Amino acid sequence: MVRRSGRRPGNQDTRTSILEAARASFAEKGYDKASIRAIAGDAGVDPALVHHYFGTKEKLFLAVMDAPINPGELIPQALEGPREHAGERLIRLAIGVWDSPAGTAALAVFRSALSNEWTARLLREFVVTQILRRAVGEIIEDQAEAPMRTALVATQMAGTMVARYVLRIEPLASADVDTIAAAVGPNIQRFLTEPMPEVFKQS
Amino acid sequence: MVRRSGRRPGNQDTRTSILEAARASFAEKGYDKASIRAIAGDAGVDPALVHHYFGTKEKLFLAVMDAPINPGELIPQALEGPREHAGERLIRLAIGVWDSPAGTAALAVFRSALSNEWTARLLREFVVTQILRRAVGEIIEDQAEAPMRTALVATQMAGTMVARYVLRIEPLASADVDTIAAAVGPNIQRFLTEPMPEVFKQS
DNA sequence: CGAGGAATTCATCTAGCGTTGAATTCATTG
DNA sequence: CAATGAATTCAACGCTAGATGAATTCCTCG
Repeated sequence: MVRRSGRRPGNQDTRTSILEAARASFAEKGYDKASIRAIAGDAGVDPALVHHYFGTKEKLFLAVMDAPINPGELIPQALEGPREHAGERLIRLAIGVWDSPAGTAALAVFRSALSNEWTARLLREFVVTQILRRAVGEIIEDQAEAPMRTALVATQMAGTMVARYVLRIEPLASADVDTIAAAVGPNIQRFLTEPMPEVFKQS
Repeated sequence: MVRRSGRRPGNQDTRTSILEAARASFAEKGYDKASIRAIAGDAGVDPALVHHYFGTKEKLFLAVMDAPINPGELIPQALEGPREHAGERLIRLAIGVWDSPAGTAALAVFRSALSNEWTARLLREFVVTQILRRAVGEIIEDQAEAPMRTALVATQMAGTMVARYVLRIEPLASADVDTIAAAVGPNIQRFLTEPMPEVFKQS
């Protein structure tokens, strides 16, 4: 392999600092209201440099989302352990992700999904279908009920995230993981394993 | 009383047609993405006329929200009936409102609240504090637990709305009221009346 | 009829956005 | 040292937004 001459693409500092500024901005304002100009300002660079590195705003968003969302390692965590505590494990796992540094990315995609159609599809078809449906599918028994039970689990999970991280309703926003898990876990558990009306098997 | 001369302020048609176009637009796109220009276009008038009638975009939004949200008549509906079915009554009431013509306004404020800070405050402080807290306060027993129980009810309610009306997750989005009430009602009921961990009394 | 004033429109301002292409700096390599 | 080419900046284009104030239409009352 012939190394071409010229300045090496070194100094990745600015690239990652752009990524961090973008992640924070997307998380705080959502996809639409987060502006490349503001992101560049936070990172201390020219807006054109953002395009130089990431091309378009959409690609920048996808670059921000790229690393942290890794369903491959989340699903096993959700599944290991006794089936009757799967609900609590799911909500603990979700809050753990959202409270971690990677959580700002989750908040970003979530906030964006609520006002932007293509990110909404991203959330619906990727997170719900790929992650939740697979995890829930392993836990429940009657697969005919899988879609509805998955959707119901999604209501409680999404609602907890909205109330805690978007609307910041107290005292939920300041509560610790144990409290929320004890309160919400059993309800998710009911959606997973408790008997449900026969009508669920439709659709 | 002396009626001043000149053209009467009659012909409220255009004013209300602007309001209807605004309600539809806010519901579909949220506060930020709904543009006065598009609203004026839908109503078949000049954008400046919108300002003439409503002043600013913010006032237009508040004018849209003014009529339909009437907590005074909702809270009694939520309270009448046996206490052990309050959860199901709450979710039925909410879905009823959202599926009604007034629901577009609710969807508007909701969609807006998720990407706009001042509408988020509107939703949090008005809906949660004024409506939910008052309704829940009448149902539960230990008032020290009221804030946390209210917030928990809000998670399940908001989550159901997000999944059904914003993200449109199937089969929940197409399910009828009875199915959802049977599935979600008991979980809200647990948040209302079932014993909860001692930690709830903090904050 | 003829004025008064509301209803409505027109043209315009300012601000911010994403994006583009040319220009400039500068570390590395031959 | 000189050339290369990535890193970075500058200036600008085209677009959309909310808002404003003057101009115009036209109903209504005296």
